[in-house]
Amino acid sequence: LNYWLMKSEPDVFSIQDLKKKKRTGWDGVRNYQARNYMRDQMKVGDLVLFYHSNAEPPGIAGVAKVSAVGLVDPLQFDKKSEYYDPKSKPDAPTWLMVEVEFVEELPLIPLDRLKKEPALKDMPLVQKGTRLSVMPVAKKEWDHVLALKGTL
DNA sequence: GCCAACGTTGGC
DNA sequence: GCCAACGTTGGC
Repeated sequence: LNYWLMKSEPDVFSIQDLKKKKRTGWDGVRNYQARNYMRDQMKVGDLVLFYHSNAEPPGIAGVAKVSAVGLVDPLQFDKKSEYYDPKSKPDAPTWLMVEVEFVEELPLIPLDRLKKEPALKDMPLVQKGTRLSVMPVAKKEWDHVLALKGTL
């Protein structure tokens, strides 16, 4: 069982949207490192911190669980989508995604709080300049984050 | 809306 | 294969 953090802009898709929809394909990722984590390392049952980026304030908003892996992101073949990729071929799709399902909504744990935690200083999330939208989380970091829930 | 940091593209 | 130009991310 592995732990992850995945970013989403709540104006586009929030933890509340996931709560309503129950599960969703994590489409639109167009970064190779993020794709590789989804394609090569995520397993059904892995747990995910759902992070709200480009939000006021940004922070961790809930928990999700990986419910399917190895799915083809359909937007790469949709010419009307901003995620259309003309170089990708249907018989060898470039962009694979996972599906995640809702687990729980958390009281928002703001980014500036996460930055104050020495135990979290190695998370790419809190390091300057990291734009990765899918990243691994160590079990110790996961436990620390969820323990903050009671201190907000 | 700004812009630093970083990834990608394309000319050579 | 280098690297300048350009595009994107995402906090502020």
